[in-house]
Amino acid sequence: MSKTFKPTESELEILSILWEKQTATVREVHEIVQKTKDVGYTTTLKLMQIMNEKGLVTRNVMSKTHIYTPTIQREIAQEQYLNKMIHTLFGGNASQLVLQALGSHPTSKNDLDQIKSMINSLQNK
Amino acid sequence: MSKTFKPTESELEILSILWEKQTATVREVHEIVQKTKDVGYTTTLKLMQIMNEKGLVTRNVMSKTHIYTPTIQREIAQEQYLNKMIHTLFGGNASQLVLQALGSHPTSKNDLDQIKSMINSLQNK
DNA sequence: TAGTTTATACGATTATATTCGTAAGCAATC
DNA sequence: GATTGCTTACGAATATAATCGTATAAACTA
Repeated sequence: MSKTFKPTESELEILSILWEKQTATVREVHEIVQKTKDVGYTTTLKLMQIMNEKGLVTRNVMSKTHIYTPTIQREIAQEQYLNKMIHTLFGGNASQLVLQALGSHPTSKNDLDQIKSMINSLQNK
Repeated sequence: MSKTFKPTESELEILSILWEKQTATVREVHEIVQKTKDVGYTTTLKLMQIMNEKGLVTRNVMSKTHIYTPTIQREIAQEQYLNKMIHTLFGGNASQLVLQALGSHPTSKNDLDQIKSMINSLQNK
């Protein structure tokens, strides 16, 4: 079994970029990181090397410029953090979180319909 | 304006206990912390003292045994972490989070109704 | 009142995360 | 083939967080 995956702040940020792009070089990641944080290239490089050692990512070393891929499924991370958040921040009450999320984040009509049908199917069980 | 509040892991855990109990002594907090983490009493004490310095909590020092109260509203923290989570883990898509939360956490019929009516009122805007 | 328990204070240690400087290799270009 | 630019590797410094030991005082207890 995979021990509970627990990236640091910075690592999570990098993962989120990799999840988005599927695959990326250090430079590509760094370019995006730099938009919000003012750090040097080698810092990002080092972080990604560490993530590789930890098994959070793999990399293809065929070419001089390595290509990184996340090993953890975004969905796994989503579930883990969601659980934790519901527990520590919402006192275990998931619906509270749902209400808050819907209230403070604009959601398209389509998405709302989708959520409604999800609820209906839950209620018919 | 309050600078973005950013407690550490351990601090957040303590806050969540305080939110639950409204107010508590170090011993009370420690008793609960101990259920999941094996640390000494003075560690919890020290953490709460630091939180006091940082302004995350206040304490009433009238009696020998101090009584701690969180200064940050749970709701503020909820919103902040929710935003962050939606951004880094769900690529900005709030409804995805909602679906996931509903899917993996049993929710009472009443709560589901409440969510549905929230959706309806959003759609009628 | 002497001894025991229970608090806080606080320095110091240890662990963990972040950051960067510097070296070295490779490839394109002048 | 020297220079420049971009890459990885890696050690080391710095910053931050977590943990605990020890001192000290108050309050309870026999």
